[in-house]
Amino acid sequence: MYPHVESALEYHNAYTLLVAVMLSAQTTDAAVNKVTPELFRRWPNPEAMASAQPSEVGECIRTIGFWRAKAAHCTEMAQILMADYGGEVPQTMEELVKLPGVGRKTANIVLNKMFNTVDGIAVDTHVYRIASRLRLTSAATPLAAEQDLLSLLPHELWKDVNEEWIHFGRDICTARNPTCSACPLSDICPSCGQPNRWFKGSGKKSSKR
DNA sequence: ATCCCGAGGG
DNA sequence: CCCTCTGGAT
Repeated sequence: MYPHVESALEYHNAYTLLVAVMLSAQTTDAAVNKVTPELFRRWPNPEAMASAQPSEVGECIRTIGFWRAKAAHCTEMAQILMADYGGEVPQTMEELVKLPGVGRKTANIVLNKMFNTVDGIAVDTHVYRIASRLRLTSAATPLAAEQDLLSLLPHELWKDVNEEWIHFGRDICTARNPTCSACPLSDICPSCGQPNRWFKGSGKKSSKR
């Protein structure tokens, strides 16, 4: 039937959230949650992780995708946190995206959940797909799609877009064979045979301004 | 076979 | 813009 297992990422603080989200790239939360208890037990903070061997970290997370690169990200990130931020997680987009393995999506999640800063939208594969199908964007990159969504959606919705659209994307608007028959937006969705009501005429451009 | 709550590098 | 990194689930 349906994988209605609400497996959210498990974390205890800003650091473990940052690591958990970084590990979750192209990997399910359930898979990440399977390795993080042991990972955080052995290296609970940046100080411990900064002196860990990437090979040891790699063994610990070997069941998740991209484990080799992510293990290197873990240790390098911790070394930067120790060297530049006193072992704390920085609280700005500019600083976060400089950390290895951390892009805008990860940074937006951390800023939003830990630091209550909402000046972006975390655009992952689900958000990107849904925005594209609804023709809210025709952007070719997540960054450009984020700009379109920021200009289209009121600020009070930004913080909920990622979580809510992900559920929608996982349950209904799936990557393949979306369940349009069960979709509450099917009567307004351009990808379900409905006219594009946001950008009339040219159905192919909208990301410019 | 194809996708998963991406990021880095070319 | 493209490709690669990666294993598990479906």
